[in-house]
Amino acid sequence: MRDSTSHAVVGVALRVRDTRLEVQVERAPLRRGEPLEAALGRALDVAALAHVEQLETLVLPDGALATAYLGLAHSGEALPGEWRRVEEVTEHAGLVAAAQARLRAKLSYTNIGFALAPATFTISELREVYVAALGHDVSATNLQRVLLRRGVLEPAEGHRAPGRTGGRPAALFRFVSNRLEVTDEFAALRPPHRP
Amino acid sequence: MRDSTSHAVVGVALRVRDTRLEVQVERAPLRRGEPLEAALGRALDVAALAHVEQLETLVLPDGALATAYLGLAHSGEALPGEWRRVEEVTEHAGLVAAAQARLRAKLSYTNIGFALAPATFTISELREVYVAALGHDVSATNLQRVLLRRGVLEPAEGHRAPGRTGGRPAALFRFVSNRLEVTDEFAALRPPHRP
DNA sequence: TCAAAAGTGTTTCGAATACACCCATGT
DNA sequence: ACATGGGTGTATTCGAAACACTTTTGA
Repeated sequence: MRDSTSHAVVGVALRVRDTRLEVQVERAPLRRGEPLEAALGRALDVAALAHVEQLETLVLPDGALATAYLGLAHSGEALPGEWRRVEEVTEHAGLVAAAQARLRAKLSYTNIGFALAPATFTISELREVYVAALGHDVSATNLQRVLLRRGVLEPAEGHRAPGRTGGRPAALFRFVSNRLEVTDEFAALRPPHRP
Repeated sequence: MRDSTSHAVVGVALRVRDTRLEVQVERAPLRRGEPLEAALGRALDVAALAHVEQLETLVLPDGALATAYLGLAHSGEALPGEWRRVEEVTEHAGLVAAAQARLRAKLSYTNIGFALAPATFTISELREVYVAALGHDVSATNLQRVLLRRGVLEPAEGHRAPGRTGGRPAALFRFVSNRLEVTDEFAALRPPHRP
């Protein structure tokens, strides 16, 4: 049985490391009169996260009421805390699954990739991020075209030098915006084109 | 400044009445140790709602922490409480907007219409529900085709007799399922068709 | 016979995918 | 040369939207 002070915040942070999705789950109690974000700040290093959004509020197995947040970190940045591969996490497994599901869905219709990718990247590197987050293969060709057409990506200066094995140097890209934006209105049931 | 007992639940119920979207907003305090749904049950007549889902948890203007829920009611059913047109509501305007946005989005990629429509209906009647909820015009022809192709609707027995002005009798339909289901996976970035 | 409402047939459109081919580099 | 990874050009697919036309009724 929980008492009246047992509201908590659970932060679920995700990032892509190598070709794997990694997660960090931390909990902090909510203090009297404090905003939720303050407690989240004690659970996760929010300043190091590129994007934060609320997931849901639920009763935890121990009976505490908790509000869960999803945080996303750029790949390739050093971040304190214990990161584990998503498959290995057993604590708060439902929340981790919810975080993954939210990320997967938003990768398809928003620019949320900005929060996982580094500042500039090649299409191949971005493809690895998407593969890790989505859990299925992604075509680099189509990824580039979809994100360019939607105006989500733009070319950046410079090229990535090829590796020892050769190959054409890869052009660099960046995300146009670093704030969450819906880039693909749902295809069905849109307003008529011509009024 | 809120104290430790000030967690509340705000229920935002929506329904379509005539060709208008109507809303009912009620608040109830959360009692110690009680699940959120229990408090929601005191705010709204949950048994009369066809669908309920959580919206978000936020700090209200009065400083109280509150978890908001969206409820949907079948059109054409008598429901107690004060219903007002969505445009007229000033209290909890942000939550009402969030509820509308959630409904609009889910109308496009789920079968959530089942919660607004009566048990059986004509395509024209369903169209009015969609128009009221989406806030823009909807073609009856396309609505029928999209929902039939997705397997969301199925024919029901009988026809609706024409009005005084004549016209072909309208066939009746029903929703195949009365539980929320995602019927349209996002078009982009799906797994490859042929592995 | 005509107007009104419902429903079907067919065409158009656009975004995404698939696939063939060309480009630039290291060995 | 040729292997390798990067990138573009083009064709195909498919769901949705648009629009023309047929069906069925009341007046």
